[in-house]
Amino acid sequence: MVEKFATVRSMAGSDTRRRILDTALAAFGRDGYAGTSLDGLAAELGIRKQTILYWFPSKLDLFEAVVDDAAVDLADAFDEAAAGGLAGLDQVQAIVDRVFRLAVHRPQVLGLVREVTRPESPTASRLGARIRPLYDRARDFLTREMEAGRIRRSDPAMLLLSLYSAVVGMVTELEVQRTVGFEPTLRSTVMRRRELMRFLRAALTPEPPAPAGP
Amino acid sequence: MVEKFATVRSMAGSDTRRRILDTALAAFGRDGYAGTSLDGLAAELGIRKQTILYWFPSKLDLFEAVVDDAAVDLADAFDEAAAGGLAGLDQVQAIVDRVFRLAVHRPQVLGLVREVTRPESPTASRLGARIRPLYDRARDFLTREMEAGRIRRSDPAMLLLSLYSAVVGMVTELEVQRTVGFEPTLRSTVMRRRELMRFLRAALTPEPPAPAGP
DNA sequence: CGCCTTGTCTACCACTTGGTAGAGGAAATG
DNA sequence: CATTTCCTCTACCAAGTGGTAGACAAGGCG
Repeated sequence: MVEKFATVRSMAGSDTRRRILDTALAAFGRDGYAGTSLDGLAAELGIRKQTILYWFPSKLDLFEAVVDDAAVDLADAFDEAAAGGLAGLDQVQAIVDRVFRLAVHRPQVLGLVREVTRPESPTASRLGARIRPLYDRARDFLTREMEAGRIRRSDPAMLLLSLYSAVVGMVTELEVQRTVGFEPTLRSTVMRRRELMRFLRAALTPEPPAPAGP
Repeated sequence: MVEKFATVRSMAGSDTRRRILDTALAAFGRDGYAGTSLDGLAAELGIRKQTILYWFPSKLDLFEAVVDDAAVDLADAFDEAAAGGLAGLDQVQAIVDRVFRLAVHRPQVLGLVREVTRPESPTASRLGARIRPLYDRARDFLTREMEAGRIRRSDPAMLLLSLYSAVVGMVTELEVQRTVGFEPTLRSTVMRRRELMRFLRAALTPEPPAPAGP
């Protein structure tokens, strides 16, 4: 690998870049775009704001880089879940499991999803565009499974929206749960996932064929 | 240019207060707390920032007043839906219908719900506290209906969270829908509500009693 | 060695932020 | 009439905001 030597020099640099991205992901997801200041971010990182601006020419550039970075995580999660080649509710379950795993080990990504899907988000369209392919795949999947009779028939786009809302809502609205008396422990997360799956199974299972005898 | 408004002074005060509350509701829901500036708000209202600070001593005070104001709307919606004295899925449907009506004729309230349920919202606990009674009522309702066999048995708190996520998600995440190709017309809103109800009915309908054996 | 690149820093800058002080007009009250 | 109360305004301010300019140290390279 010739690159080895070429990258040695910039190692410290790209490490800084990485750290900025990670911390910024958490900050944007937690405080929103407007609520995050470069000075505060820099303080959190123990560096000066100008170092951030060295790696990312502007706050907006940083935000977009963070979004792109998070989109990769999301896409990976879906790819991984889809790799099993499952069908019907098992495939849905695999995706939900995978999203929950992402939510546990990198909760900031979901926080960012929430921020970025706000109508007035500075780049509402950005993650949107990144996610579009995932959306199309999911809708096609639902359509196929409906035709195969493995999922309750309905408008695939609408159903997907319901699913999306239920999953992201469940995973994201931690504060609602907290103010309502839940402690978001790991244990409760598992329970939450299980209950969500029961909910989704109930919602997705096709109605049994007319109960008339042969 | 010295342009003086010949506004009627008598009732002008409380009218100004009302206008500030309404515009602030929209702004906070749209841009978030940090993303809303008093100057911008004042400009939108055609007044000076100091007039806002006359009615509300600080930005935070304004925000809290807006939250309290919106909480009333939400509580009213629930009360109205509950007044019918319905049971089971019909009651659920009534609530969803009412929430959708609120979302149509005062969408800002739902935007604010989203903002205020963010973990780092300046007063995350505030709307939380306001909503707590509604939450308790809803959970008790679900518990009762489960015992009466009119709703699928499960953990009421978890189920409520799933319901909340699905409804608020569906109503709120307009931008997700937009980037995904939906035009949020009135017509599509009706469709969305109908599809959500099908989804919820499927999720809530109790499983048929064990297949009758001799 | 001198020169250049890379990465981080200090020093600023123009502008915006939430908030204070107080002028002044209208209207209610004496 | 004078005075007080209510309301909106102009004029500021200190503390941040994102962003620019450039010093400077460390290492690679002729």
